[in-house]
Amino acid sequence: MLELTILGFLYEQPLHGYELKERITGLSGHVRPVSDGALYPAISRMTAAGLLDQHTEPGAGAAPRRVLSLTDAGRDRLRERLRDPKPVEVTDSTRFNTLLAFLRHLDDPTAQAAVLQRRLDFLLQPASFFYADGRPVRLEDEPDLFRRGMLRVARATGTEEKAWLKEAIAALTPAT
Amino acid sequence: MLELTILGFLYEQPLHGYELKERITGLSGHVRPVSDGALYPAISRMTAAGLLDQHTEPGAGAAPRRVLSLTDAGRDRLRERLRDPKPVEVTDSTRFNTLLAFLRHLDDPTAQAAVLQRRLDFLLQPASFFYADGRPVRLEDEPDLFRRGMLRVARATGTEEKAWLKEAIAALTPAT
DNA sequence: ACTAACATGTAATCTGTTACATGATTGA
DNA sequence: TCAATCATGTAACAGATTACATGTTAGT
Repeated sequence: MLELTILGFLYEQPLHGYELKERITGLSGHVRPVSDGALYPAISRMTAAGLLDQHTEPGAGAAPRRVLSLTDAGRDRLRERLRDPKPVEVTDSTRFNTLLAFLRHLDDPTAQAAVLQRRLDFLLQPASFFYADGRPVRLEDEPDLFRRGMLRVARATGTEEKAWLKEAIAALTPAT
Repeated sequence: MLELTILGFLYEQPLHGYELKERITGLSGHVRPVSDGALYPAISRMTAAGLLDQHTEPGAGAAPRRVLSLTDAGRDRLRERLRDPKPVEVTDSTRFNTLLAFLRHLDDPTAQAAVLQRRLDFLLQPASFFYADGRPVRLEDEPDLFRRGMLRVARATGTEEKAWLKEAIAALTPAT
């Protein structure tokens, strides 16, 4: 996922590691901070894999900056990952959000709509957190205060997300 | 997190690995599946750490079952982790949900309310996914369809979760 | 004098994914 | 006979966290 985030931000413009960190922090840092120990090795890996180009510039009164930009392979990789996300990237909200943040870079409305549709299909499946006798526990039947809270929040999120997905898919789909 | 989930389910009753897997799947499997390669090593680690006891029972027409139960140290560990969660367990919704699923095992309403309050404090901070000129981008100003969706869903979730947290904290706090 | 922001990295450790590996019972 | 369910594990690899490590400039 960190790799996707790096590809996404660099798709827009070249950035050095520190700037990249600031962008990532803005996107998801309040929820889960980015660590240098994850970021810099990821940059090295991706450079070794031919996804990134680097060139050095003097820093603003600090260490020299390594300015990173996407190679053609890097741009291709981003589009592939957006077009064809792994199942867990569709089901896990945190990961799906990362996808959404950069989905505009997939400049094909039909493919964009297909990704949203995969998420919608997942959300439309009946699902719950808890099961009793094999059947999902409904909000009203859950005796535990905290689990009732989980279900209540999940229900509100689901309702809003499904509504948005339907609208967005309609907006992306050319009228027949 | 897997460790917390294991502690939480075993707090209620002894289970063997396979049953544990079913419970975990019920809780979070639709979002992110549990793999044997994570579960069984976690069980071994926790047993070695003195958190779990094991005893063997014949299986139902399959391999013999390893029935797991919490030791006193295991029960203590669960209560500590619930009472004093790490920052990321408060900020990351997925992890916070895991906490919520077992928070009832912390049988001290004041401590339970304190955990909910930490989450509420986090949600009350102004936060956003995207920044322009250092200021958070508001839903209305976001030009990108997909990012607008993220913000819209996040707003709905936040509203509902804050409302629930306030109610729950009030319910847990004895009238003064 | 100290702290924050700038700027980059490595090493130990932990945790998780994916694939491999085995084997019995039950029902279609 | 074949698939699903039951039941447990290991090994290779990938990825992340935490702590360590260094050094400058600007502001209080």
